[in-house]
Amino acid sequence: MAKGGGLSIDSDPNGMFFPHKPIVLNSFPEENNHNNNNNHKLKLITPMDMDAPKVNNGSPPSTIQFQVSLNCAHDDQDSPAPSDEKRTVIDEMDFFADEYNRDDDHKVGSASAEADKNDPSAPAILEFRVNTGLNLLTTNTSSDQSMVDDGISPNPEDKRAKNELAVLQAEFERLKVENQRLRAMLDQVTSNYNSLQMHLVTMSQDKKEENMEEHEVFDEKLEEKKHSTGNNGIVVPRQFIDLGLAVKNNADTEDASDSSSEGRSRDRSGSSGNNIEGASKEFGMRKNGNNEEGLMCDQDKKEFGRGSGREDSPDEAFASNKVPRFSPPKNVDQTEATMRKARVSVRARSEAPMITDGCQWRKYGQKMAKGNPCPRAYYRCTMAAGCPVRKQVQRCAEDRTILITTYEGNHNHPLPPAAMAMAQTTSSAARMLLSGSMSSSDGLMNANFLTRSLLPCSSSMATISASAPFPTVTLDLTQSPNPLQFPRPPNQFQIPFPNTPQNFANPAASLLPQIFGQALYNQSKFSGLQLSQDLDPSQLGHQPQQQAPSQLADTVSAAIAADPNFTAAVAAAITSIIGGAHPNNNSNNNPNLTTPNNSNANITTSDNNNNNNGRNKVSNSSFPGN
DNA sequence: CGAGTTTGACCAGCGC
DNA sequence: GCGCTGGTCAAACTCG
Repeated sequence: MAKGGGLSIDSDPNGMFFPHKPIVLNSFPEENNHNNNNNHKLKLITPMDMDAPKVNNGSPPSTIQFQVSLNCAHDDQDSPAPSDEKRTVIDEMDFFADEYNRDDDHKVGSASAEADKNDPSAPAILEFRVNTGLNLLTTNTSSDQSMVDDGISPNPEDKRAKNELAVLQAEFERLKVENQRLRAMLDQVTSNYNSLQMHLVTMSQDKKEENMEEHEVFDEKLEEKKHSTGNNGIVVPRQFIDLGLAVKNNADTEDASDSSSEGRSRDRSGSSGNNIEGASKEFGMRKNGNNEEGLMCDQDKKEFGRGSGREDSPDEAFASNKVPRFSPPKNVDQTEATMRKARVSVRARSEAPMITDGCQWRKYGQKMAKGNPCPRAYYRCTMAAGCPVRKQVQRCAEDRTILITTYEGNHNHPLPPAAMAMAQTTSSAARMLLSGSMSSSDGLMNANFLTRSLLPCSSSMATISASAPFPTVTLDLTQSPNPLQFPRPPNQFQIPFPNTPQNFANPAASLLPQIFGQALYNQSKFSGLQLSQDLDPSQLGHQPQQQAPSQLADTVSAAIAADPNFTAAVAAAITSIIGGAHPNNNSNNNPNLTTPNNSNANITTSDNNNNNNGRNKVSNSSFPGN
């Protein structure tokens, strides 16, 4: 642009203009310019400079060639070398001097009037016409320079181009301001969230201490009860991470009888032998240590409450989740069965046999599944005896670098933070799905509706699993640049993530499920869906500190609903924050722009999140894809 | 020896 | 009823 003028706008690497730099139109080569080739530069001048003689009696306005650039930290090395021809001074002005900023009359647009007083010939040359629509005194002044129609070139095309430029830059300014505002907003949300989380941790620790005190009493009562009844039907609130689903409890004791009557001895090594005994022990354990995470599922509490007098173990509770067990004998309606079987599937690029999700898993089976040359491995959680959570791991048939992990069931034990991240995410997703399913007439909600509710930025990829009997939420962490590249089952609900779960180990990535969870909650509120208050961030809303973020979230939700573009902006901003929280995570800042194919780097199978201790090699080799 | 994996067998649901 | 399929069991095995 600035044909003949060489006007350039320097910006910092972030694309930000340097504001408040005095603009000087000086066509004279700088005599003392030894270190750069830019002879016509904007230089910092003081108001005193305005008194210096500035005469331009040389070239007619239409032929004056001048080169302007912001004299920023770095020189414009790309500027053409100055010609030897002696340039004449057009004028020098400090638009930023106080005298020009005092009132509207001294805006850039009227600056020429001042110059006109001294040089009658100047008006034709320096008659600036600014039509940016911006408040030039309060916005980025430097950028305004480029919006100045200096009137030097009578060429209407030049003028038009400059006007367009001015308009574009005005728009850019507006967007920049908007962006900054959004950033500030999101920063506030993030900080509020962090403070809230800190508060939550503090409260949890306090509660833990309380529970430690109560535990002694509890143990005494437990002993009493054991002796008096021989049964350990103790109702103890416990703290589970509920993957969502389920376990609504069939509260009936028939459950236990039914399980046992199946004749299949599900008691396996250690976990059971005697479910009663194991269950009671677990209760005690839960009572003791589970408040660390500060999250508790009411549903699980109910389940636990129902457990009073029950003889089934948590394992059986899980078994009760199986569809077959709900079917005919129990008269449980299909909806409930569906709920209990809801699953959360996570797609992530990884060449490791299993993603690190913070839990300990034991493989208990492997099968060849139809339609996929890669075997499906079955794991169950071994972080606590009888934990009913299981997962299936299978490579995607279309792209074997994609690992599909499907979670099912509810953790009945406290989880380490790393596991909490995934558990929260999957729980929120599952609950969202189930809530939506329940609220829809046909049991399966409108895919678009759910998609928008969950994560607006994923609208193009979301589908809901309609494959009976298990509704499935798919969290897509692969973020393929081309969603069509790897065709997926047409009836799965997918939520793109900017990161892979392997990255949950790092703080930035750990924000993902939190943000996601919050998004789920907020969006659910917005969409009228109802999340269970068991686990979801909604519980945080009870904290006073949450008030502001909650309101803000509502605002954001409303804005999202109103403006799809805003959706994209917010998504980008969130992604930016996520990326910014982890300096090393540069390549994954924008889920829409990058493919976080960082599958290997962050995957470990020997850390404390995975007890495989290298034994995965067998499983590893079991995958044809490996 | 304990913990975890492998793998063939078993079971149940579902569709024809 | 039969076959297919998904899910699970458990004995045998591996590994540290």
